Amino acid sequence: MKQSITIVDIAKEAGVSISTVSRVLTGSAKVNPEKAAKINAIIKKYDFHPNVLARGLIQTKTSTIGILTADIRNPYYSTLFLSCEQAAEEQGYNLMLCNSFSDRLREFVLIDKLTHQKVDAIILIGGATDDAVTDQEYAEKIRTITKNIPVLIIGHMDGLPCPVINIDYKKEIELIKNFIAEHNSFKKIAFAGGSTKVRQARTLREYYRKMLEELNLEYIPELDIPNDRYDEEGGYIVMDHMLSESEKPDLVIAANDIFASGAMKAIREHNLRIPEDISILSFDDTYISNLMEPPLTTIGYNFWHFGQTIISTAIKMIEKEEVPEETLITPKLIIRRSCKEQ
Amino acid sequence: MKQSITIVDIAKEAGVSISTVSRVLTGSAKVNPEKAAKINAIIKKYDFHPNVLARGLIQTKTSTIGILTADIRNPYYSTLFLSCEQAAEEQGYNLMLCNSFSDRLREFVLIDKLTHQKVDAIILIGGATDDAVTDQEYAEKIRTITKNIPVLIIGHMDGLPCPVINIDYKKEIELIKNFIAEHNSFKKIAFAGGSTKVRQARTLREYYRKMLEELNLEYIPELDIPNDRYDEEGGYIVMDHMLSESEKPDLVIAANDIFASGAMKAIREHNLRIPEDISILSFDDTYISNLMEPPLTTIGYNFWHFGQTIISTAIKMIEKEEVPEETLITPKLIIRRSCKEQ
DNA sequence: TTGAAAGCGCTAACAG
DNA sequence: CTGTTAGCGCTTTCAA
Repeated sequence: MKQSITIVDIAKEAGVSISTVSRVLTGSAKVNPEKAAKINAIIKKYDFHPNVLARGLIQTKTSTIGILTADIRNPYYSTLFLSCEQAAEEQGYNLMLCNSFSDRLREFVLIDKLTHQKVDAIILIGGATDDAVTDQEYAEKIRTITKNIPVLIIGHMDGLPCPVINIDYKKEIELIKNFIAEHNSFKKIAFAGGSTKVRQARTLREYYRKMLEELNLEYIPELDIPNDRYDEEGGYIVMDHMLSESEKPDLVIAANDIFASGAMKAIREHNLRIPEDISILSFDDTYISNLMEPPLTTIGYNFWHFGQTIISTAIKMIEKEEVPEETLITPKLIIRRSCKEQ
Repeated sequence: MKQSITIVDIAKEAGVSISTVSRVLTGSAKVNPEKAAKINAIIKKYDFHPNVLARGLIQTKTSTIGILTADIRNPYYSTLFLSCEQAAEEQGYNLMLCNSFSDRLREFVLIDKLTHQKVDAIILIGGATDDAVTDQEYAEKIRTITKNIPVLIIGHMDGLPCPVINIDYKKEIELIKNFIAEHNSFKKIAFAGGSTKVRQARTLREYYRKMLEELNLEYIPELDIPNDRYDEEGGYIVMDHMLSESEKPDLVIAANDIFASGAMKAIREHNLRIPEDISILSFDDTYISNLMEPPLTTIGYNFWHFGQTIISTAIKMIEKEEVPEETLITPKLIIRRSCKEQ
C-alpha cells in the first residue's frame, strides 16, 4: 500500500518550509504569490489533500455533523437526510447518519458514539424529539452533551438550551381549514391516527378541534381516533374500526402517507370508494403519496429548504453564531386525487 | 466548553505513565492487574474514551467504512443500509453514507471525499456497479483507489481486482419458473421494465427467455419491454403501452416494487383486475410491496443477512484476510395477493 | 512489566 | 512574508 504523501513532501519539493505550505492550505496568512503558485502546482500534481485526522486533532474539529434519525427507511427521514447531505456538502461538511428506531437506549448509545467520533454538531430528528412529554433523563443527557457539542433539535424538547426547528403545525391545520371551507361537501371530518405520545399529533389534534369549531362543524369523538402506530397496519386498524363502529366520515385526515395507505385499504374493504364516498388527506408528501391509487392529497414541505435550514443552522451553531431559538418550516397543501372536488 | 480529559490526566491520577494507560486501552501488552484495575476505574469514573482522531492518526485507521449508494430514498438501499449499520455497529465500525444519484461525476467526487476522510474501506452499491458495460474511466478510478483502500462492490464491475457481492439472479428466475410451473393459468408471461444498460436487467432477461423455452411457453416480443426508469412513472408508461399495443399478458414480471406500482395503475386504467385478469410479480420485497393493493408477490432477500455479509466481507478486507471473489445472495419468493392462485 | 521518548501529519504561535 | 518550534492525544518502539 502506497504511503500517501504529506505536507513535508510537498514542502521539500517546493523548497519551502511546511508552515508555508500549511499557509496556502488554510489561507491563514499571506504567502508570496510565486511560491504559492508553485506549491499549488505541486499539490495539484500529487492530488494532495491534508490529512483530516491530523487537522482535526489540532483544530478539534472534524467537519462532520452527526444526524440521528428514527428510521431511514421512512421516506420522510430519507428525503430530509438527502437534502441535508446536499446542503452539508455545499458547505464542506460531512454527515454521519445513525438510526435509533426510536429506542431511547439506542439513542443514548448513538449520541455517545457520535460524541466519541468528535462530530462538530449533533442533529436529532425523530425519536425522543417527537415525544409529547419530554423524558427527563433524556433531556439531562442532552444537556450534558450540549456543554461540549452543539445539539440541534428537529421537533421539540422541553426546557433544553438547544435551538429547535419545527414544522408549523398551526399553518398545516389552517391549510386544511381553507381547503374544507372551499368544499361544501365535507361535513364530517375524521382525524385518524397520530400517537397521543407524540407532540406533533397532540398539537395537530388540538388545532383540529378548534378548526371544527370555527367551521361550525360537529366534533364527533368516534371520528377522532389516535393510534401509536404510524405504519400501514396502524392505518388499516384505525380506519377499519372507525368504519365499523361510527358513522361514515366525509373526509379523513390521516397521520401520514403510509398510515393513509393502510386506511385506504380498509376503506376499500368496506366497499367505499375514494374519493367518491370518502376523501382522504395526509401529511408529509413523500413519494409514497404518488404511489397510491388515487394519489394522495397531502400536506408537504419544501424538503430542499428544510434541509438547507437544518444544516445552515447547525453550522452557525458550530461557528458560535447566533441562531433563532425556534425556526418554523412552512407547509403547503398538495392537491392530488384522494379528495372529492368541490 | 469543557476540555475533555486525556490519557495524560488519567495517567496522572493513577500514578502511572501514559504508556501504561495506553496498554490497558489497547490491550497490547500485559499490565499489572492491580494497576489495570485502578486505571479502569478511573476511566470509568470519567467516562473516558480515547480520542479517535489521535488514534486514527497514528494507526492510519478510522474504523469507519464509507458506503456509496445511489439514492437512500429507495427502500432497497435504505433497508440494506440499515442492516449494514447494525452489522457495523456490532463489529465496532461506523458507516459514512453518501448518495450519488447514479451520477458518475458525483460518484467520483464522493469516492474522493470518502478517501480523504480516511475511511478504512469503501462499499459501492448501485450507480456504476449496476452498469451492464463497465465504464472504463470509472474502473480505472476504482483501480487507483484500491491500491490504498479496499473497495467492495455490490453489483458488478468488469476486470477489477475487487471482491463482489451480488444477488443470485439465476436463482430468482428459477423461483419464478417454479412458481409458474405450479400455475397452469400463466401462459403469456411479460417482462416489464429493467434497463438495457443495467446488468441485472440484462441477465434477468436472458434467463427469462431461457425459462420460457424450458416451460414451453411462447416468447412474445411485445411483452418484453425494457425501460430505463425504475420508478412508478416508468411502470405506468411501460404497462400502458403494453396493454394498448399487445395482447394481454397473464403474468407480468416487473422490474421492482415501485415500478410495479406504476404498472398496476396502468392495468387498472385499462379496466383490468389484479390478479383476476393480470397477475403481477416484482423484485426486492421492500415495504412498498405491502402498501399496494393487492400486496405484491415479490422476490426478496434476507436483508439482514445481506448486510451482515457486506460488512463482514468489508472488515475482512480491511484486516487483509482472504475473501471470496464473488458472494451470491440467495433470493426467495414471497407470495402475497398480486398473483392469481393456481 | 514499566517509563521515556519518538513520532503520526498538521496548525499556530513566535521570532525573525 | 517565512522558518522554527511546540504541541494536538495517542501508540509504539526501546531500554530498563
